[in-house]
This record gives sequence, C-alpha cells and structure tokens, in this order.
Amino acid sequence: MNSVPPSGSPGSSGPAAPTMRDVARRAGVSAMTVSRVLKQDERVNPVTRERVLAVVSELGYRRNEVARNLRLGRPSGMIGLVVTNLANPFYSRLALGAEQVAEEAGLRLVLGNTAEQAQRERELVEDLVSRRVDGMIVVPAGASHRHLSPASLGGTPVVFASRPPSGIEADTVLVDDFGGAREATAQLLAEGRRSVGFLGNPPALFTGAERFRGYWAAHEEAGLTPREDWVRRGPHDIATAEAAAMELLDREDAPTALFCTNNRITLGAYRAVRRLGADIALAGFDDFEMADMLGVPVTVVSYDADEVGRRAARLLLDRIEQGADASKGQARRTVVPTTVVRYGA
Amino acid sequence: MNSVPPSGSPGSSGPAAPTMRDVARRAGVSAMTVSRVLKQDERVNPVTRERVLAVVSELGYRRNEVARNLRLGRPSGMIGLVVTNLANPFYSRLALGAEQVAEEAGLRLVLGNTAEQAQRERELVEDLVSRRVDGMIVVPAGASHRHLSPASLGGTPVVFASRPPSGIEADTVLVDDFGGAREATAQLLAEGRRSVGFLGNPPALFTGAERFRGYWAAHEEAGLTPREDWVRRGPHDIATAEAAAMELLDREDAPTALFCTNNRITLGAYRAVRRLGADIALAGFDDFEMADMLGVPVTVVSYDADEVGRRAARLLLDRIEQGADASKGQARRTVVPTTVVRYGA
DNA sequence: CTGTTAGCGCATTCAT
DNA sequence: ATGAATGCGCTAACAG
Repeated sequence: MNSVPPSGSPGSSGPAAPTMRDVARRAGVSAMTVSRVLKQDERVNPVTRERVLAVVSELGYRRNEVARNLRLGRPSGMIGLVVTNLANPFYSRLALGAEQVAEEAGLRLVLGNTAEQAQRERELVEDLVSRRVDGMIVVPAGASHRHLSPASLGGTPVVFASRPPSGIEADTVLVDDFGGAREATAQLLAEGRRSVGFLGNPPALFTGAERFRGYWAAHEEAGLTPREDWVRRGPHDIATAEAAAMELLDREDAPTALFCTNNRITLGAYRAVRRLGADIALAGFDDFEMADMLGVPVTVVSYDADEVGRRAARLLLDRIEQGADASKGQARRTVVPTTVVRYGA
Repeated sequence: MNSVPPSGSPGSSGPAAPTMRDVARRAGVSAMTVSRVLKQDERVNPVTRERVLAVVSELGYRRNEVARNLRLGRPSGMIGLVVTNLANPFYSRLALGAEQVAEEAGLRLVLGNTAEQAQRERELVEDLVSRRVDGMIVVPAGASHRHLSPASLGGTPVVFASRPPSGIEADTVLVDDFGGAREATAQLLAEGRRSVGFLGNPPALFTGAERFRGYWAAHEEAGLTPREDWVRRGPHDIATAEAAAMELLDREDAPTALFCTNNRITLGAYRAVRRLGADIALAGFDDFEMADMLGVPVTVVSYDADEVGRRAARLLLDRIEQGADASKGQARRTVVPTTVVRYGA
C-alpha cells in the first residue's frame, strides 16, 4: 500500500554530499583523523585539527549520522509517535510534550497519523521498526494490540498513551478519565442539578467507557441512578451533539444538566441550550477558550495534554536506557490528573 | 506466528535484531538469496522462496531500511518538518496535511518544533541534513534565512511554508494574508463601520505585516485613511488583546469595529466587547468554532491549513524527484486562498 | 598522535 | 537460479 520506494535521483545525480574520505584527502590525513576531530577526540594535533576543520567548513561537510549509527550498532536516534488524529488538539499537544522531552535527550520524533485505522497503524509500526527507531509512543487505534507487543516488535520499546493496551502488558500514560468525569458530574449534582444527561463517546472507546463510568459513579455516590433514556452515546462532533442535545432537552421530562465527554460535544450541547433558551447547566471533558463567556454555567474537566506526551516520552526513555532488560520489569502505568473548573453562568 | 527471539547474552545488549545472514544461515542459503526474496525478485526458486519466507516469519526478521538506504546511496526516506509552534492548530493541521502527502509517497515525517527560536531552527535543520532527510518543509523563525539556502544545506531541498524566505530563493507556500485581511476589512467598511481599529501581530512577522497591509489597502480603496492611534500591534494572546481592545474602545473617539490578525486576538477583543456591552463589529483572521454564537457580528477569514501542508509536501516531492536538478528551475510560490465568512450578530 | 584493518547490514556486479 | 566478492560512510580496535 505504502511501499513506494523513496524516489532516487533518476537523472544525473547531483554533487553527492562529501564524505569523510573527501575531507581526509583534501586535508592530507586519513579518514580516521577526521573522525577523531569530529568526535572531539582530544588526542589530535591541534594544527591537524584546525586544518581538518577548515576543510570541513570549506566543503560544507556533514557527518552522515545514518552511517555512523549503523557502524556503532545503534538505533536511529529517533522515536516514533503514532497518533490517531493529529487534528485533535489533544494529540498535537501530546506530540509537543513528547517532542520537548525527546529533544532534551537528543532524539528526534517521527510522526505517523493512523486516522483510527488499525491497518494503517500496523503498517506504520512495522515501518518504524524497520527504520530502527529507538522506541515508540502509540495511541492505539484498534481493539487488539498484540501486534504491538515487544515480542512482535523485535524488542523495540513501546509506550501507550491516552488508551491502554489490551491483551498485552506495557507502559501506559492515561488521563484520569474516570475521576474527572466523576468529579464534574458530582459538581452538577451538588449544585442541585439532580437530573443529568450524558452526551458523548461510544463505549467502545476507552475514554468513552471511562468517562461514562465516572458519570455513573457520581450518581451512585449521590444515591441516584441515571436514567438510561438521558444517555446518548452516539454523537461525535458538534453537529451530532447539538442534534442529540436538542432531542434530549426539548421535551417534558428533560434533564436540567448535561455531562459531555469532550469539548466538541460540549460546544454542540451549548448550541442547543442557547437555541432553546433553557436553564441547563453544562459540564464536559476538555477545557476550552471562552468557556467563561458562554452565558450559561459550565463546568470543565481540564488537564495538561503536554504532560501526557512528556510522561510517555520519559517512560520510553527509561526503557530505552534499560536496553535489553527493557522487556523485564513491571509495566508501569501513570495517570495524569484532571482539574475541574467551574465557570459562572 | 510466534517468534522466539534467540536468547541474548546475559550482559547488556539485548537479543540483537536478526540480520539477513541469520535468516540465510537458518534457511541454508546465502544472504543474497534472502535479499532477492525480500526484493520480490522473480528469479528465485519458489521452493527456496517459501523456505526463506518461513524463516523470516519464524525469526521475526525485518529488513534494516537504514542499512538498505545506505547501501543504495539513497537518503533516509523521510522528510523533515520544522514548525515554530505545534501548539498552534494552524501548524498541527499543516503537519497533518504534509503527513498525508508524504505518506502517499511512502515517506515518513520527522518533526521539529523551534518555538520561534532561530538558534533551535539552525540546530534542527543541521541535524535533519545529517540524518539525510530527502528534503524539508520549514516555517522559518528568524529574520535571516541564509542558513536555509540549498547551498548551505548541501543540496537538501527545502520548501518554506506560511512565511517566505528572506535573502534566498526557494519554493514557498503562503496563505493569502493580504487578500484575506483586505477583504475582511472591506466588509466592515461596506457595512458602514467606517472607523476600524487594528489589533494584532507585530510587523516583524511576515503575516503580521501582510495582514496590516491588507487592512490598510481596504481603507485606501474606500478613500479612507486608518487612524494610527487605532492601531495596536503589540497584543499576542487573548489577555493582551483584551487589554488592548479595552483601552482602544473605552473612550470617546473609539472605533466602531476592530480587525484582528488571528483568532486569539479576536477572542480577546470579543471579551472586551462583551464587557463593555458596546456595539462593535469584529473581523479577524482564522476561523473558529462558535464564531456564530458570540452574539456580536463577526467576520472571519477562513482558509484550509491542511492545504498549506499538502502543497508544501507536493512542491517538495517535486524537487526531490528532480534530484540533482532540484536547485535548478525557478522557485515556485503558491498562495492558498482565503474565504471571508460573515457571522450574523 | 596517526594510520590500517575490519565490519555494521545490505545490495550491486560479476561469477557459476 | 544462486553465490562470492566488494563497498555504501563510518568508527572500534589495534598497530606504529
């Protein structure tokens, strides 16, 4: 599918990048000496060093890191980042956080977007292993993740982010989906909104299931049981959320509040509330700008998406440093905390 | 299916990934035959092929693409993407667009974030060249871009995105900053808002300068001259934009409309308008959700950020295919169009 | 201090 | 249809 070979140069190959030998020849030394100079090896005659450096800059020579890594038996010095949807700000922040940590360790990030397609994920991961990445961070797409086990990856360390692996053990960074949803829902209930509807992610998605669990738990702790007919687990964008909210709110026994599983859903619900002019309180996962300017009470579950990426990268770096023993040791799981923020009406 | 990695030495280095020779030995053939099988070379005995493939799957062997590319004298099959701020949705969409096109060509994306620091950009670019990327897409940060010329990059093709290079010629993809700003401002003027303030980016930024030019041009075309004291080029986030807008609007001779150079500025201005309860029309670059629900008239300059990334990637692929002749041929410049959308009061 | 030898994993060329 | 030699660019390990 995507195995189109990288385009070589069909025509006249341009002036090939100079090699160490080119530098060596021009400086009247051996390649080894050039190598030593570039490696900051102290035991090189200062005069020789200067001469070499002069030629290096004259020729615009750059050490070929690819060949270097090969010779040193090292991986590529890159880590793979496989996300499901880079257009989602959550994942671009995650990428940013991961990039920061990787950068500090001198590692580069190779990006892949799966668009939630398990098949693409498979190919991507395969390709990254073939490129000898040091490790990878994956937001898993499909249901089965056996193809992501260290074994089938030839030992390349993997860290899961945002969603846990199923069927295998591996380091994982999650958001406190359950706790955040529970706290936000509890907030609504505590404010006297006793009938809270649910709008959002399908249960097949880990985050969807967890947030629904939290919504439910908050009710139980308040001695309540949510009404199933106030639960809508279909909407996935602003438009469908708006429609679902309209349908939920525009009737006799409508709920007096809604819990939404992400900010797109919240925005859709908000539109419905505005159109109906009803006194409905909103709560939702994901903070967003303007939440305080909406004119209706909004409770938001906020968290640091960058931190998810940073932690994932740190876990991965740990594994990478462990080398062969990476597969040993317990899989670690860390949960990034959430904060519930209440914006006044 | 189940691969049992050979138990490695108890020391440090884990079970090294199997090589072609390992496969060859186990299959009782030469490495060359394995290579041929993996290359889909037809002239291999079908029986031999099957035997080899069996061992490949048994050992979980993966061809080392790094070594392969080195041997073939090819670059790494990756393209570098250097952006100034991945947290900005514009750039994450750009990345997504570039990834799509790269993916189709079988190329991977290597990501780097400069945080607008020229020094980081320099290092990043240097590193990418050393890693032998096929080419790179850069949103340039500093003022001088000579370090990004094909010459100082050893011939690695570069495409500029969002901002043009200064001092060198290179393929570039821009957004119609001028046209969009002009049209949005003209819209305000046509609606009878004859006094339009300006809020936004410093002129040092290309986009800031262009959008200001557009703002100015719209006035001239209407036979007007903007009042300098209605221009605020300092604000860079919501808070500072809100403050600047407050200061601009809360006085006798306040403008009746504001043009904002990006959506963060627009949101800040909106906050000020809401707080003052004044009849102020807003126009701004960048579309955003909820623009139609703000309760004040808002005109927005919308454009396809993915398209910027896609076009940049296509230009780059062109250059890459040209091979040595990449430096030849005119630098091409393409401008992604903008659409002005008017959201009712 | 500096050079020579050898080889990382793979594929081209030339053999058989 | 298959294998042996050779080298991509680089560097550890040994000379000297």
